Amino acid sequence: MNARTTSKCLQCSIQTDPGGFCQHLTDVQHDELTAQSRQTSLRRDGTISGEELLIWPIIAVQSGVLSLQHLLEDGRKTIVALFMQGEIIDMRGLARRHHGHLIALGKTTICRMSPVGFEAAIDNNLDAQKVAWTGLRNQTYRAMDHAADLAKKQALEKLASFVFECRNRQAGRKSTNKVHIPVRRIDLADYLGMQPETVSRCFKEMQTRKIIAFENISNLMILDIPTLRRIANGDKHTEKLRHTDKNHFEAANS
Amino acid sequence: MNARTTSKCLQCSIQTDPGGFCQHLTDVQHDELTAQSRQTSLRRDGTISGEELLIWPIIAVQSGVLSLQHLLEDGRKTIVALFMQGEIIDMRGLARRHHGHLIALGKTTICRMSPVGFEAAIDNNLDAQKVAWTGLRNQTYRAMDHAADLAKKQALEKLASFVFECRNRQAGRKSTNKVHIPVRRIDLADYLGMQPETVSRCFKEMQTRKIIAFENISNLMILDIPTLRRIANGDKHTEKLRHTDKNHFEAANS
DNA sequence: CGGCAAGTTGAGCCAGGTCAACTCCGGTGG
DNA sequence: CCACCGGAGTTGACCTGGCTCAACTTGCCG
Repeated sequence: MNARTTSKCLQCSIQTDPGGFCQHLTDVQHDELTAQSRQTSLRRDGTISGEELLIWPIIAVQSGVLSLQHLLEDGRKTIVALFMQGEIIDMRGLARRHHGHLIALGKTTICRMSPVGFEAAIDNNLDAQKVAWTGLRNQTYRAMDHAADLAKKQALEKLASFVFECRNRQAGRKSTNKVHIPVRRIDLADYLGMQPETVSRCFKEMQTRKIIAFENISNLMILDIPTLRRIANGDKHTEKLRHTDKNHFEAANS
Repeated sequence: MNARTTSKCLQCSIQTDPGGFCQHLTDVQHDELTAQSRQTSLRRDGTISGEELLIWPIIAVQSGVLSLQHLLEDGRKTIVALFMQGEIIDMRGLARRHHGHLIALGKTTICRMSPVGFEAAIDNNLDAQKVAWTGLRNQTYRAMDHAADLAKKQALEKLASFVFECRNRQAGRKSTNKVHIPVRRIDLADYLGMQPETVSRCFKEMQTRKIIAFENISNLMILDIPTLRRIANGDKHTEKLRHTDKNHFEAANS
């Protein structure tokens, strides 16, 4: 019985989800990596300390949401990035220069991978290497897209973008209208560089305009995808319109 | 005479700068990659079209500054990332889904690398592979740091951060007080998500407060590194102070 | 069922966006 | 060599989106 069928990996999403990193390892590689890895779980606000990161700089998210947070000296908090199920975070070299912290935004299970084991697996397995490379590249793109959102978009536009980001990232990639928001409003505000009050107001506006509808606090339904898309893409014209009737729009300011 | 001494690579920074990617290739690998690559130069606003990116998605910046720009539907422009000398941009997979464009911010020389050649070199050369991996990881970190700047920082703080970013990235990594700003004010504004007017005002405030001094439009000198650092890190207390005398501060609002 | 944190709503204010006028500077042609 | 031009940068005056602060509501958990 090899590690692939070992209990601690049996239900791990890195192993079972399509495209998961561990799927691409041979049994031997998987055994070796598993032997050098540790699974843990974190509750909300659980933090991975800098010292831990020096020893275990590579972390795979099995479930839940991890955030990379950045604290300004006067206490302002920013969530720089969100890491979700299946993602591998490579913090090698980051820990020493960066004043960011990995913090769980809810119950989260992670697998700390040994850098040596990870490196060994990657060096000898082109397939796994490509998966890891693509994963990292996606993180880069995501960070850049996020930067684009933050730079010039208005609050409503950022929120619309975020809804699509959640839709794209959610596990069952089915193009459904239902979107799960995996973070609290407060965290969402810190991620989008705005205030929780503003998040609330913008969500409300989208509801009033019948663009989205909330099933409950963390699950919504997109009612009008084209409009939401236009808002997310910064089409000021659309944004200035108020939905008054199914086929009748009028400029809000006139 | 192999490609390493071929004229077109002789002066290339990817080859000559310390840590440059091509240094880590064997002569044979370098020959093969060179044979499949094309050097070009761009002038300001020179754009690499989407079709070109599909064929040549991997680009090394030999000199100058390339920007990744994102256009909102109503014309607002954001510079999502800056790529400088020595960086390798891997746009594989990005071109089709992303509405971003690579645009030169001045005279820029680039080397379009064949993805096949690049991949081959990386697959068979652990050393080069690690250099590429580290480069990509740095881009990720940089994008995340940038996102942190954009999210919660005020204009003055963003600008202070940017000065340090330039200092860290500039070629001779010597910790000098002189910093070269490699982009125009307008581009700087688009990168930091603010207006050129605001950039101007904030630079002026820093000058008035004797924190920096401009030698000319694109070269400045940091006069007070600790204060600039505190501003960049979002220390509101420092920021609210006005420098009235070397040893005498007073709150601006009182 | 009480207590606390998260979320929402309202009122007022300010950092920075917007618009317009002006200056500066490098390039170009006569 | 100078006059001219156009784009970049700067300055000033004004305005607004979203931050702030405070009060209130909701919902979760013991």
